[in-house]
Amino acid sequence: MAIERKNLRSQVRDELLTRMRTGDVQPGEGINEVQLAAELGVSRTPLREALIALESEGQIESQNGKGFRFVPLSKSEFEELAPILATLEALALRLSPAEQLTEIGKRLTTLAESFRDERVQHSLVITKDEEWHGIMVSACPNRRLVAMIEATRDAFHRYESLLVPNDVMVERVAAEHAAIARALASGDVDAAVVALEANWMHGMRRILDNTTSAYFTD
Amino acid sequence: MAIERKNLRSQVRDELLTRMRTGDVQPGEGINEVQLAAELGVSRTPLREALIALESEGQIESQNGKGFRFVPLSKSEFEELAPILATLEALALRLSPAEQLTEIGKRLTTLAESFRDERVQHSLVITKDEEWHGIMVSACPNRRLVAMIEATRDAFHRYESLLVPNDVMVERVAAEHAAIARALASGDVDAAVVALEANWMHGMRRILDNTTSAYFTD
DNA sequence: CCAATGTATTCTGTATACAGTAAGCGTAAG
DNA sequence: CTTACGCTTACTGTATACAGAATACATTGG
Repeated sequence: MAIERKNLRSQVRDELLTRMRTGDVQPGEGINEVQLAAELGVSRTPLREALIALESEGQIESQNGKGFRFVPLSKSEFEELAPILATLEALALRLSPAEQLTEIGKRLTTLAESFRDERVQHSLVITKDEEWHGIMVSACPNRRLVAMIEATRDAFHRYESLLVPNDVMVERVAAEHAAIARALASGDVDAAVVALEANWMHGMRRILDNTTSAYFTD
Repeated sequence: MAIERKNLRSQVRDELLTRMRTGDVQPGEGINEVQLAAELGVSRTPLREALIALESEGQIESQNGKGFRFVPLSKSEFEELAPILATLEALALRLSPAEQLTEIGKRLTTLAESFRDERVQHSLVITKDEEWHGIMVSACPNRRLVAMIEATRDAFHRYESLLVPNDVMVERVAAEHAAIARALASGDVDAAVVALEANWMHGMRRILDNTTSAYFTD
């Protein structure tokens, strides 16, 4: 196997993303660069580069003289992400060749079933979910679109992993995915799009309704 | 008036964007950091930070040991951007309060007319166009969506400004915008969305057909 | 006692220094 | 003559150093 060659800034970026997801960092928390750099065992340079990358992905924000801070979880932003994702993924399906979609639908069906069976721990649910959606849009030839979807999904997952208890999420993900996969497998893209949109919105709504908003700022 | 306080990295970012638009840099050209930094009169640090930001916006790409390069203009990528923008802006309109849209429609109508009259030079067309679209989506409460639209439009405009002769673009922009504005003013969002999508796609298509692909890599 | 201004400290933003890797070139071996 | 290996050069990736701004605190005047 080829040995992975990654620069520090991308490793730092990944680490920060997982910390945001596992709740190791307080939403809205200010970032002390020297302290965090020391904690990560790197210098400020790759840390700052990672922060800047995350900033233009919308995961972190900065004010001029005051440095960076993890964006506070806001109910409204979470609500904003769902329709964007639904729309983008719907577009991705529409742009995908129909014959590949039915093929993909079959693969996704089996994969969705495996979700329920496995006892997966917290972090893995997200990983699995990303894998699933990655496959779903893999037939879309619009690479730019796929990249945008992934970045947006990252942001969404931050909320999901912080707000949703593990078992609930497993169940939700499995159910949603099965419906979408079935539609795709049967060649009905329109139905898949409808299921997709409904599920993003319902999922988001249900999460919000069941959440005591301890995390939220608004 | 409040004095603007900007850090170097954002100024560098802006400068690089305009250079990409005016064609001062060769598409696909590799970036020599020390040389470019000296040319801009800054150190490598803010330059690299700007490059990293632009990279996660998709305007620049990098390979691990080889540094950054301006993304080559690719016909396929230009084709990819149009449907994304059409879809996102359509969503923005759909999410906007109807009553504000008719109001905006009126403002846009007059603004669109002023396009044809004024003899504007190259760079200003893009500026005007951005202003116009900015107003169009200004009623959309989904801030995240608006930010995504702006970043994507930046990428699109790079192609437009490099490929389209000034006078042609003025005419195209004016005509397109008038149609959309009329639909909005009359309260017909669906019609506006249709016009919007048609115009993005037609515009892109017409530009591609009329372009001797000297710039393109594919 | 409160407010306002001066001062110290901390942290960001930027510059510079250092190390390691990749590409180019020449030379030697087949 | 061609190819492969080693060397040199140049540039990236990372670390450190420095300067200036922001904040907290103290001190002084009302």
